[in-house]
Amino acid sequence: MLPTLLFKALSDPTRLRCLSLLVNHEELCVCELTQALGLPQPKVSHHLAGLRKAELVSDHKVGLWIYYRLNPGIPSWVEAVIRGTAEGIRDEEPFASDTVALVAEMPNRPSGVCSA
Amino acid sequence: MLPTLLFKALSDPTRLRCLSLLVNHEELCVCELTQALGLPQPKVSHHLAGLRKAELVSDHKVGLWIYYRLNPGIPSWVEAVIRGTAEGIRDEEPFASDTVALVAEMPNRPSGVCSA
DNA sequence: TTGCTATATCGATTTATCTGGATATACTAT
DNA sequence: ATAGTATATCCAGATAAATCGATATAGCAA
Repeated sequence: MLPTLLFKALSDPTRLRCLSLLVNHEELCVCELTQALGLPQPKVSHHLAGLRKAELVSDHKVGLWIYYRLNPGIPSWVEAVIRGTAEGIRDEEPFASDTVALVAEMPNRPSGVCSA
Repeated sequence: MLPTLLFKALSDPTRLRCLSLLVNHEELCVCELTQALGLPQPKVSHHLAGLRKAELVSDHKVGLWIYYRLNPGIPSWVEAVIRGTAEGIRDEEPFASDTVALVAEMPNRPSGVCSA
């Protein structure tokens, strides 16, 4: 894990917002992230690919959905950086609103959230 | 402190090497950093300006020298990120060699190190 | 099969960033 | 004043990254 690649991954708002949500929610599918962030799906997918390439997240497919989570294999100091950051920015925008927007659509999960 | 600006600042090798040295050495002047890193002086100055603009370091002038240090006013979670990172990369290259190169020229400090 | 939904990738354009070299500023000393 | 050292800034070229829209893949459902 090259530290400059880690920080490059964290230096984009979309990627940081995704990570911030994943820190507090075990795993999320792309459509949940897309709706919580209010961004076009290709953009979210593209940035998730960046996080995957940096090995910060892992994904697994369930039917039509692809769930992302924090990669459990990252070095402990990297995990500390990510969790410490998520904690530090929790009450700032747009991160606080993202969490609100996410939980607002979690109730019907995991059945048919995405087309709602 | 916008988190994306913090991570943008950390995502360049030169800036990260500077910070890593500053974490363990209170304050350092530009010529010490330049020699420890083995990089051209304008390049080091340019990246120090980036760290200054991100408010991660502060500087003060003593005669001809300008000393940099970690900005004591940064939020505590940011300091935790920086110190945790410095700890996590301490034994990796080029950070380990930078520390060796730095202390190798510290003995004659602060008198006339720079033209040596 | 056909159609629909979720996700990924591609291509083009723009925008930002890094680099290297030259030059400018500021202080010291003679 | 002149010279020399430390540092900063400016400029031009190269490289990388972000954005947007369109399209491709893949699974589900009828």
